[in-house]
Amino acid sequence: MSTTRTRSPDSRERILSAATLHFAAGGYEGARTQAIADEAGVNKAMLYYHFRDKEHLYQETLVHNFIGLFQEVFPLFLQRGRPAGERLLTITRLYHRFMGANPLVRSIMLRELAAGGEHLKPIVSKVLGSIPGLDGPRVMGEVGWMMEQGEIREGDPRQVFLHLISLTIFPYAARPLLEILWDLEPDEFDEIIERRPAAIADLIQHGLILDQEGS
Amino acid sequence: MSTTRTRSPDSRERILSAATLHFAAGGYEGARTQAIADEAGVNKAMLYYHFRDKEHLYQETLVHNFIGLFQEVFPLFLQRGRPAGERLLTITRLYHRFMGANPLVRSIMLRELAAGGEHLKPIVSKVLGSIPGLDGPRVMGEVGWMMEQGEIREGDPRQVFLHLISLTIFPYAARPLLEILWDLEPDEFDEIIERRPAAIADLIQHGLILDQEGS
DNA sequence: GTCTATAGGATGATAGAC
DNA sequence: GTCTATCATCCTATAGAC
Repeated sequence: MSTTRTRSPDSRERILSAATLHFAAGGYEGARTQAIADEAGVNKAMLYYHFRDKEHLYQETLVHNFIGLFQEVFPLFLQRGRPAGERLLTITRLYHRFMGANPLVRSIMLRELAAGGEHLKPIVSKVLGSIPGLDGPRVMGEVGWMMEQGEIREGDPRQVFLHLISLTIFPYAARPLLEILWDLEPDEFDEIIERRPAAIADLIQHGLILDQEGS
Repeated sequence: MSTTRTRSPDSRERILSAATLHFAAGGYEGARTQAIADEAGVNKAMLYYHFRDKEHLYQETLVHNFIGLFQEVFPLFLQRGRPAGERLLTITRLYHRFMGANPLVRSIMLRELAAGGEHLKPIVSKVLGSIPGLDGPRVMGEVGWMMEQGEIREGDPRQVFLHLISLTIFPYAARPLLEILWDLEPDEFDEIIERRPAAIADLIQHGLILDQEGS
């Protein structure tokens, strides 16, 4: 099939890709519009032709990248039929894989959260809107359902959700510090990251501390 | 005892406090030297009298704040005598408390990590140097010792360490997004944060998924 | 749609008096 | 140690030709 556009591999898309790169590397404050334009192979004025200003370019970049994340991970919570343990482990593994395979999305997300997430409010609805039948309460309700079925321990579903995302993402953030504290080469930390899903599975399946009366 | 410096009514300290505030709020790139000077009640030129440049001011700020964190949390790993379960839960609780009580340190840490931690390398040795008898391998060795004693499940001690810090800190980072996704008021998330230590304790003591043969 | 040129302002850093 | 004044650069954003 032919491309939908006449010619010029869509400068708008190239700008969004370049913006992804530079916002991931420098955050909103650290990214330079000039660098984004250079990276996209267009003149700086083109940024302001396609986007109102840096702020709007940033928000469009967030939407552009978060849609993939939300589409890939959240729907997994909604598929019933298999045992809760298997479902949660699958979600964790796929979430972990997505974060490993998309370092730019990961970095943008972590930077935006660390910055206080002020840019998230206007864009979350757009992201959720692109995923039919998905919303926060629905996902939490599903975790609650697992509890009612006696498949997972009783408690606040939101705490369970926090457990899973924390265990999965934060190691990527902690990496720079731990490489120093543990005196690791980059590939050594890669190994630790690779073994994360198994370690998380071990934790949520069995618990960390051995029972005094035996396993 | 007298101060090590001749006199100067602690303008240096005031600058460091102001820098903490603004680096926490805006990160290295977002913080403005003018704003720091105003906050400290001194002229901008004073920053460059006490510190070579913005970069050095930032590094001194990191050291200044991280010393408290490391002093408060890491030594807890080294106190033997009590059961591993009690020790790990105590560490988690104190770590959690520190992060709640020191939002600026927390924010600076999360921002620096999200930014890639490039500023950490020159300062970690200074921080560790201020805490006698502490180093990364020593802490990990202690977790390994718990495993050898059969007090906690066998595995890579570093994965256990990652579990604990991830479960404790990341919820603070995820807050802005989850308040939107779950449609929460700020005080509602405060409650969730308050209940974190108990939820983490539940996880690491019992594990998330119920055993099929009974608890 | 894409470019050149530049406005207009903010920002890190310094010189030098007191 | 602390200030005033200022430099030199960088950065976002726009005007306007093609």
